[in-house]
Amino acid sequence: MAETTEKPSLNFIEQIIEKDLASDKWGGRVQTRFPPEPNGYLHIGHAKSICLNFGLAQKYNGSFNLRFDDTNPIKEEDEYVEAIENDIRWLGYDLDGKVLFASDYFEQFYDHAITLIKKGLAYVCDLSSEETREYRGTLTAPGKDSPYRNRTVEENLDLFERMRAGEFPDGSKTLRAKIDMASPNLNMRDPVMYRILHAHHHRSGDKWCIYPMYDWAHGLEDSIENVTHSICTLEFENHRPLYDWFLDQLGVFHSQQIEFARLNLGYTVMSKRKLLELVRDKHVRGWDDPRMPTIRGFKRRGYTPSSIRTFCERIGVARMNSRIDIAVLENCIREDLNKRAPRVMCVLDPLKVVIENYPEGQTEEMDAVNNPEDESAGSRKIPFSRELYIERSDFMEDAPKKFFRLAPGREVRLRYAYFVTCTDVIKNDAGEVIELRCTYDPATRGGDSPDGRKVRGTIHWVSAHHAADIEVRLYDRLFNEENPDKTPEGKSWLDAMNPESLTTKANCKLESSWIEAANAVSWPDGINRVQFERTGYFCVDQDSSDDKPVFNRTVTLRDSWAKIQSKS
RNA sequence: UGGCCCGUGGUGCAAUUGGUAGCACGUCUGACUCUGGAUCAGAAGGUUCUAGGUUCGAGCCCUAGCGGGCCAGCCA
Repeated sequence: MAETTEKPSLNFIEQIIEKDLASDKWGGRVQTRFPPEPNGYLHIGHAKSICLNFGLAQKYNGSFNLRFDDTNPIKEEDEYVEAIENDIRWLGYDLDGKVLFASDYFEQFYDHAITLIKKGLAYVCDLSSEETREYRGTLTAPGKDSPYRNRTVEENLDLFERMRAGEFPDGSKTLRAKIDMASPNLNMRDPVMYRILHAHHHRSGDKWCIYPMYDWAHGLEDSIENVTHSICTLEFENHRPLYDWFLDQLGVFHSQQIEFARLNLGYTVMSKRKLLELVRDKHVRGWDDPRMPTIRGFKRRGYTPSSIRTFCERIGVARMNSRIDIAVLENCIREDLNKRAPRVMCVLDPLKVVIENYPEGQTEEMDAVNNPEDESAGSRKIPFSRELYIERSDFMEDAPKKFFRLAPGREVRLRYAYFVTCTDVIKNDAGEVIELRCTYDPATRGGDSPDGRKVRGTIHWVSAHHAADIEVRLYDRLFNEENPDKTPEGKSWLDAMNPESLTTKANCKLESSWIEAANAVSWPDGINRVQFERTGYFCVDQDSSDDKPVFNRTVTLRDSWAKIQSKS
C-alpha cells in the first residue's frame, strides 16, 4: 500500500474547474456565486450550495458573490434578505460587505432586451397566460406560433417601451424570445422574458412595472458579474440551452452553468413551499423551530456552524438524486460537540433517592471533570447530599443481567461521588416506584473503592436540594416517513408528520454548578451548549429565563443500551 | 408516440480518465473506560441495473433494454 501520494479525489465540478484552469479558459479566474431568492429562509440544502460555491472560490483562489435573485416583487421581502445574510454569516462565511442584487441590473436587462428585439429575436405577445399555455403544446406535441410572433421590430420596440411605461395592465402583454415553438425542450418554445406586474419591489420600489423572468435574468446576472462557473441544481438542467441561447445571441460574457443534485435528507422535507406551509399553518413554531431543516432551526437546535460545514463536505457533490441518512449529520454534530461541549449532570426524568446512612443536613463538594476530551476545560465542584435524584430509567426492579444500573441489592457508582446500593423500593398506591432507599460506602468517595471492588454501572445524579428546575425539550424526526414527498394514494405529505417530534419535560433537575457558571461558557455565536452526561448534547433555548431555564436537545449520545433493548 | 439527466456494498461518495473496486456513515465483534459516551483494533457486506458489443483487458467506450429523476408558471 503506497500511501505516500494520496491523490485528492475531486468531485466532478472540481474536475471541470481544474480542466478550465489547465486550458486557461477563464484566464485563471474562478468566480462563483450563491443566488437565493429572498422569499424564504435558508435550509440545509442551501448550506450545501453555499459551502460548495464558497469552498470552490476559496480553494481555487477565486471569489464568491452573494447575489439576491430578486426578480419577482410579489414574493420577495427585505426580512428575508436580512435573514439570509445572517444565516450565511453564522455558517462562517464572510461576505466582506459584498452583497449584490439582481434588481440593480434591471436597466441593463432592459437594454439587452431592446437589443434582442432589434435583432428580431424577441417580440411582444398579447396572448393571455392561458392562451400561452395552449399555444405551447405538450411534452409530446409541438406548440404553435403566437399570432403576434411576426410583429415588426418597430412595433415591438414601441410596444415594449409602452409596457415599461405602464400603459398596459398586468398580464395583458409579455415580451417573448423568438426561438422555436417545436423544440422538444419546452423552455425553448418562445419563453417569456418579461411580464407586466404593477407591484412594489422591495428595493426598486415602483420604478418598474415589468419584471424579468428567471431564465432571462439569471444568465445575465452571471454574465454581468463575470461568474465563471454558475452552479445550480439539477432541475435547471433543461434550462441550460436557454441560458446559453440568451448569452450567445447577445454576445456577452458567457458563464458556464453546471448542475448538481440538491440535498435530500431523510425524514424531513426540503422544499421552500412545504417549509413555508409548516410555518404558516403552525405545524411547527416558526422558521427557527429546532425541528426544521432550516439553518435557523439547526442553530436553535444547537448545531454548530462547523458541524454543518463538515456535513456539507462529507456528503459530496454529484449528479445523482440521493437522500442522505440523517445519521451522517448527527455524526458530524456529535463529533464536534464531543470535543467542545462542557459536561454537566442533568436528570431528565427524576426519581428520588435517599441515602439512608448519609448524615442528614450534610453536604460535600465533589470534583468533576468538565470535559474529558479537553483538559483545558478544567474541573468543577458539585454538591452531594443525602437526598438525590437519579434518572428513572437508571433503575429497574426486575433487572436483566445485562442491565448495569441500579436495581434492588445492586451496587452502582454515582459519577464522581460514591458507590451506592439499593436497599428498598418505595411505591405509591398505584404501584409506581416513587423513591429509592440506598446506602453508600463512605470509603468510595470520589468514585473508587480502596478494596478494588468494581461496579459495572456509573450513573448520573444531582443533589435534590441543590438542583435547578429546568425545562428540557426533546426533539425527534419531524416525519415518520423517510421520504415524506412520496405520499401514498389519497394521503398528504402532512399525514406523514410525527406527532411526537417534540416532547417537553418540565421538571428536569440540573446540576447547580452549571447555573452558577452559565455565562462563563461562551460560544462564538452566543449559543450555550453542553453535554448532559449520558443523555446527549443540549443548548440553552432563547425562551430561557433566569427563573426558568429551557434547554433543547441537540442530539442524543450514541446509546448502546438502547440498541441492546431494541433488539429484544 | 417527446427531450434531457442519472444507475458502483444498507446509505452517501471515490476509482490516477481503459489495467478486475476504495473511503465515510451505518452494521457486527473485541479492547479500554468513573459517560453503556469518547477512543482503539478488527470483521462482514459489491456478478459496478440487465443483455449484447468494441478491446489483450470495461465500473469507465458503443448499442438496446430496464429502473429512477426533471420539464407543459406571465415562479425561481
